[in-house]
Amino acid sequence: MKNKKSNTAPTASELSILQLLWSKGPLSVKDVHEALDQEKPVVYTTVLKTMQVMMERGMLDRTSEGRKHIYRAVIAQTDTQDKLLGSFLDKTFGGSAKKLVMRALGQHTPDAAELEELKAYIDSLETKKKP
Amino acid sequence: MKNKKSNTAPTASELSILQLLWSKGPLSVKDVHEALDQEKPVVYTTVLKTMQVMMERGMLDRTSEGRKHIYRAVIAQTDTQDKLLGSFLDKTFGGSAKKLVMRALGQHTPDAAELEELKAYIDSLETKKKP
DNA sequence: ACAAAACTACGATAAAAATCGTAGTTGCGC
DNA sequence: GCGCAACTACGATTTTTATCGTAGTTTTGT
Repeated sequence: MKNKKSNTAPTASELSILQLLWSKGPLSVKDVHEALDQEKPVVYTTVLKTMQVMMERGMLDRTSEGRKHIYRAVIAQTDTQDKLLGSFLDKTFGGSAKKLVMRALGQHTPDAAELEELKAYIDSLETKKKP
Repeated sequence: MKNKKSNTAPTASELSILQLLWSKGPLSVKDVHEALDQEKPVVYTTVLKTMQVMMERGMLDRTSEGRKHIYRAVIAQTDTQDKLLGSFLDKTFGGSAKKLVMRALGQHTPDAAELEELKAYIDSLETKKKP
């Protein structure tokens, strides 16, 4: 084993920071703070500290740009989502993807176009199974 | 306001206890402990304490049967799942049910029969939209 | 050059959740 | 009636996460 993988799943706070970095690309602490502070008031150094911890845990990396640090996500969004999803699925729906999916669709029903996409996707899954 | 509703979502530990009560019906602390201890070693009083806290929070209720207490879940499984799902959806998939569903199916693909059920369910959702 | 502004570093504290140990109570078998 | 096994009560501690305050460093404007 060469590089210590950060196998610990991100916490809720960490995830909110990751979401920003995933969607907007590398950001300074100031950028992240300004965005998060709008949602829920939080002190600058709290965000800074959290991002420093995330670096130690291998979730983020950074480069220096003048006096400030620019952080970027090291762990991939899809990997992280899959990990969290798997855990959530087990804990909350006993591992049944079907149950989770039906509930998700029932409570947060997408529009007609997206529903069509989903059916098409399911079709592709079915055919993929057959060699 | 008469009864203080437990609006706080259950934690991971609490959820594992709720799952047992939902699936097996009312249980004693001993029953719960024996089940949980198999998955991951835990001391009896830890489970007891957690269940007592859950009672205070209005998640559980109990009756006395001889010297022992029989606990049952007060909050509904579906309500709890929906609440957790909504939160998870927002935090992890930015609120997009479509994305979550596709990822869930891709990573934990159900068998053909269940996939058919899902398609049928989606159909029912589509027709339901039209009056 | 130097003071104010912009940032980072980091210890400390608070808050939340999980875990455990000890003490106390109750019921049963003998 | 007594002692032991079975349970409950509950404080205390540990662990993890979140939050903040203070100090120190680098830039920049003047």
